[in-house]
Amino acid sequence: MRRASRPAFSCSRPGSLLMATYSPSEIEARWQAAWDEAGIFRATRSADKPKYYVLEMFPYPSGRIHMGHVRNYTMGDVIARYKMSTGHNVLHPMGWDAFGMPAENAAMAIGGHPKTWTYGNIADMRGQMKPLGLSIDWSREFATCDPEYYGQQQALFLDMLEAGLVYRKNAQVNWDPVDMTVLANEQVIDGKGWRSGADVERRELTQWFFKISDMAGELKEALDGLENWPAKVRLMQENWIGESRGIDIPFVRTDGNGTILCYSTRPDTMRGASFVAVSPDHPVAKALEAENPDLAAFIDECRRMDTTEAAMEKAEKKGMDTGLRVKHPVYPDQELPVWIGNFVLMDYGTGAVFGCPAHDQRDLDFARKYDLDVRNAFYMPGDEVEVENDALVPAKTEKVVFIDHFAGVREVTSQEAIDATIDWFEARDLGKGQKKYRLRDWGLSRQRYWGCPIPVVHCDDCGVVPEKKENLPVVLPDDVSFDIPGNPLDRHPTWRDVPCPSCGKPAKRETDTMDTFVDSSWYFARFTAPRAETPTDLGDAAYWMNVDQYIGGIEHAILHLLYSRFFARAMRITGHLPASAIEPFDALFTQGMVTHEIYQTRDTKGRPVYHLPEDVTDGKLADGSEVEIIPSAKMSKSKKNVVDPLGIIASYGADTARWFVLSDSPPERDVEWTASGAEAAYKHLTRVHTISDRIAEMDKDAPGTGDDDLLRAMHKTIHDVTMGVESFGFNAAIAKLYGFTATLQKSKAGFAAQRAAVMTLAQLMAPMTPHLSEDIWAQQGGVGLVTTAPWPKADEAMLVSDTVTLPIQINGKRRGEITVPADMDKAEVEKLSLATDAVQKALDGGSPKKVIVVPGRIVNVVV
RNA sequence: GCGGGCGUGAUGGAAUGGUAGACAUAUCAGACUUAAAAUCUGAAGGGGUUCGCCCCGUGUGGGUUCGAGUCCCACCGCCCGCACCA
Repeated sequence: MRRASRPAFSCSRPGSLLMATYSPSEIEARWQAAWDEAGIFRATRSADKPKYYVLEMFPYPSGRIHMGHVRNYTMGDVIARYKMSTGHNVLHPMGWDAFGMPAENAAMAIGGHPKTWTYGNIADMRGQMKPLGLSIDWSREFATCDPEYYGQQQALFLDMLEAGLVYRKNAQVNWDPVDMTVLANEQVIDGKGWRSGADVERRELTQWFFKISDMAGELKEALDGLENWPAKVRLMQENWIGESRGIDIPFVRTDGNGTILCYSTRPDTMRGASFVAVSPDHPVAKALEAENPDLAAFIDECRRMDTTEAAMEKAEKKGMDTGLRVKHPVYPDQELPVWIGNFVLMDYGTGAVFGCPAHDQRDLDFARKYDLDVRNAFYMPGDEVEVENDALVPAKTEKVVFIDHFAGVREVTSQEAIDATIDWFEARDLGKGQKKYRLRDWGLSRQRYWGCPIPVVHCDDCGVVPEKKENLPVVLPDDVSFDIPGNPLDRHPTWRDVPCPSCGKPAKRETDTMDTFVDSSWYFARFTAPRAETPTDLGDAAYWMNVDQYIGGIEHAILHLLYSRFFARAMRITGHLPASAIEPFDALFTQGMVTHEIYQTRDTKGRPVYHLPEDVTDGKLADGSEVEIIPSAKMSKSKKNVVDPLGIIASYGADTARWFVLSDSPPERDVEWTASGAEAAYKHLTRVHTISDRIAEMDKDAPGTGDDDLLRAMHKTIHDVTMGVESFGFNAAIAKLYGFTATLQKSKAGFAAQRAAVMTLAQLMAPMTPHLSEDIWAQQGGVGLVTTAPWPKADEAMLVSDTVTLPIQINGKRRGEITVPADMDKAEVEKLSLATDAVQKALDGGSPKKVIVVPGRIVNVVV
């Protein structure tokens, strides 16, 4: 990255607070030291001011900050600093999401210990973040791998265990064969592990689960109250929770062995039911497996086919007739065959469905394959044809014509028919309306070392015994090796073998650790009292919670945010959070990424070769070869399009980096990093600095012209920038600041007005460029620190001018303008407008059909 | 398949239903300079022009409205989420 040249002149004045050149490295270090000394970012409870908790999603300590961090934390910092200057008691903490596989992978690849690697990275990243000048209360910093943190997490786990929010079960789990651990459903993406990308296998293991599914309904309902969350995120969570309303209907077996309970969201199609299909894991299937070798072979085939999620999605629909028959619940003289279907999921609904081929494509394909009946339950109005190879599945809001419907409906929408059918079944006690959810319980066991140990002991006599709280934290052992695949805790006898907390006999610790998403599901609450001897301090939590503004990437829209919402509820139940905090994040903002072009050449075999941005000048490499430019994409090491914040800060300063990542693009969208954009940001800051120097040297008494214009522009800018910051319109606020800077630069106003203008400019810029703003504030003799100075207030009287220029439209097209006193009444404006040349020309002697006058806005003449 | 979002100059993007293209980049011209850089001043959607202005223009086609980038309908394109969910 080329360094922008500095202005050549340099006039140092004796006694001046500033050098004439803008020197960010000097300014930034100085003001950061001043903030530290004043301790202004240290948060303490106070009854005098309203509290404001602003939080950015804490980083994983990979070892290096990237531009995405800079953008994320700068946005939070703008909010935090703005709130501080508007009289709020601000909490703005930072920590480290420090457990996880990369530390183990590093230990395997380069040797050493995950702990050394992680804490080393944290130290490095803290050192890289501090120069950004963020208004963070570093006294609250913690890492999730600190025993003080994960010990409290273990205490929380034990409380949740006692409250029945955690349980152990034998379950089919998603097994990642590369990371050699299980994954939550949420961590399986397109059948592949979210981290390793490996095809996920099915395995049966005994695992710990959080009972999140019990709260599915509430987690869904409460989304409506999250008005300050992006609609998109609420919708994604709603889809993920996946509520459906249907009915459980028992089908009576003809062999007298009870019923098979089927779940359906379309009981209105009951007339077309032609078979029942159960999951290969259904108790009915399992019972038959023992006595019927053919079925056993088929079930076995289903299980083997189930090895990968990816294969499952593409797998052919297969089934086998069990020979069992059930009675149709509405038409008891009809009997339906019971099949085992490989497509029926045991863990959704009841693990059994009735098939209605006419109105479900999958059922139809299945019926055609195995020659089962296809009967319509309804037709489209005026189109009474039987289904052939395309199932008739109209929207539930469309009207259809039912055939001999047992509940008596005829031409109604499917939804109306569903409601009527459920009523009909319930009235006869033949079935029960149900809401079901797609959301499953959250499996938290991981067969890894570098995570929070699950604090239980397995005893032959007592079973699963919770560790005693006074024995917490259960600390990870340091003497482990990673030369053999699998979990080192499993083969660590001195750590693993402990006496049973209950009976004292030799027992074994649980060697699984917790999913790292557990760590990040309550850290926001811990920040309110990071050194407390319990997971939280209720007084502190009640004061600081909720997070008023949470900021992070859209990639956490489901996992992290849903788990956190669950944890807040669990922490309320276990007494660690007040009821008011069950929705922990009042407002959520999802910011876009920082992207960059990719520079590519090709090797002799035509394969792409990528080049670092700093190696490319004017589209060429140092050796003069042309570089192909591929449009902007997420910065990634493999594409070599990463711009390192450290280099930018070294060349231009933190203020420039902060200013740039906020300008140009709306914060929720991606912003493209460009070298020219960064230079523009730097130039702007230099310009502001130069203006302040110039004003500092002005003759204090010389009269100027246009004071009023400058002050009006100033108040307009205060108004616009305040609106921009309040509404996350940082890019728009920055545009206004550019405009005002240009106005100030050209102004011929007197000293007092110019000084007021530049000090206001410094204040308005302070959330984005705090260091430069402090320097200007000091140079102009501002009281105290700009960071703690009260936010400027726009004078309403200065926002309205005496005269306004109104555009005149003729038939909606702009044809002229008119300047009138701002308070002129409508009739007078109309009269003057009609007298203009443009209107006279258009009227051509006639009279207008209509004249619309919008005061202060526009005049439209219809001819 | 289901659900959601987005289409504006060369580029990133502005526009509570009221002057489309703010601001920035890239570009061009001028000032300063021996020169370049930096800095400053200015131009710039497309087309036409008798230099007064005029016509066209926010993916495409319709609609509502005095007035639509903005609201409604349909289509096209791109992006994102979910998906054997009964």
